[in-house]
Amino acid sequence: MLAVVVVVGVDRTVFGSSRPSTSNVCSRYGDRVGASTTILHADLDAYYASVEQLLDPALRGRPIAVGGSASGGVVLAASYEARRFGVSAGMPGWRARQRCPDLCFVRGHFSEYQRIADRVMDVLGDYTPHVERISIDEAFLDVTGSLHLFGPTSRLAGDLRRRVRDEIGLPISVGAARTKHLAKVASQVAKPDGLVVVEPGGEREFLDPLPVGLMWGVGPVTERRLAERGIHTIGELARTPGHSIAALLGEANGARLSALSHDADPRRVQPAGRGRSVGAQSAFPRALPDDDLLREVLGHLTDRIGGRLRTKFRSGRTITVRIRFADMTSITRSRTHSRGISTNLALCELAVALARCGLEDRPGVEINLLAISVSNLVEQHALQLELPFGSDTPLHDGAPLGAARWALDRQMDAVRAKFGRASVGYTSVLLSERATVPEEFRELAERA
DNA sequence: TCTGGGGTCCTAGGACCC
DNA sequence: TCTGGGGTCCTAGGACCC
Repeated sequence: MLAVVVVVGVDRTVFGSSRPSTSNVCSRYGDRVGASTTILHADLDAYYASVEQLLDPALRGRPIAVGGSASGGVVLAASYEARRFGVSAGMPGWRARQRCPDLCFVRGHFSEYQRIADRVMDVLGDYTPHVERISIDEAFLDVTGSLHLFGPTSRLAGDLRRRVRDEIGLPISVGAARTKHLAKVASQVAKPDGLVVVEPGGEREFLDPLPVGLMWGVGPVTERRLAERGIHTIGELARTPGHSIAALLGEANGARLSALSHDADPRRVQPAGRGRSVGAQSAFPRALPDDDLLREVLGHLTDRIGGRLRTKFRSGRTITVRIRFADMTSITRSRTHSRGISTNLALCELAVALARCGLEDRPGVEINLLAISVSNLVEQHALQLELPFGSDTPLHDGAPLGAARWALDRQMDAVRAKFGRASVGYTSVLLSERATVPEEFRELAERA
């Protein structure tokens, strides 16, 4: 087991002498991160694959892929042993097998992923109440107030990692720093199964030599654009004038990346917000988009989305449909309505209309994915339930929305909550099984 | 006869994250 | 034999209002 502790720049104070001290900023704005804040980013390594190796000792030390198969499907996660061969998530199974002939494909245990990750989060919660879970397998922790109980950062983080290893059996990497962004970068550097602590004052020394691609928000496209300007490291980015970064990447992105490269990250650790959109998508073997296909797939998707909206007592004013064609180009069509929509049937009708509209430009072309997103979310307040009982009357913007329908959907939601998804539903929806990915994975992704 | 300027919302596309 | 699923945020152009 690796147990790397890198403590950077214990003695130096780069910040504080030549610029306004962070504590001044803090007192002026109140909501800024204080100078002494300590944030951890904890990230389970190759999570799905590690769980499979935990559940089945025969898989340990072997290159494995969760999901997919040598003949088709897509790899959902790869163990580090497999990654060494260039296998990664999202890769078609046949290509993964090409790169790694000994690759072992395993079916996912999706309910286990959720259960075990929840246990890990419980352990994290023992170190501070300030835990911000950002996906199924990673979280930020503000441990500023915990250090007097658990000792210095490196001891607290080491203890945390040991507990996750001993009590649950999984490797977890941790980065610690003054800001969320830096803690996240540190945990990436720590992987696999390591710990990196960046002490206050050591930020520049730590950040400068790292590749820009490690920064949050720098993907392949941005990385390439920066490289064309000769910017490869975070230090080089920090030394580039802000206006020229903005000219290269746009105002908002440029300003954000410039700030992050200077380790200015005002974000605090906080529980996740309410969410701005709810969506679902389904990929399937290429097919000509006739009305049957649209109704089947979009019906399936709105069935999922509607239930999630209703359990949150929310509805959405904007419906967006995305269509991906066989050549992998895609288009979107959206429409915003005067009031929120959350019944399955209304969502489906509107989605089908949008899809037809989008398909008009390319008749006779095959498609292989349909997606729906509902945004502009509003509270599903009682007013809407007071519409005339059984109302199917279209609203002036064309959305049929009735209280009876909403109530019927709610009843179906309740039955499903008790007896499972497949226990009840519209016939066409239940019969739709073009999807190329297991249902359990979709349900897991919903919660992640 | 000429034609401002700020603000908001909507639509379409795209980068990025896990 | 191709290439998952669920999200966030940003940009740019246009409509529209005052």
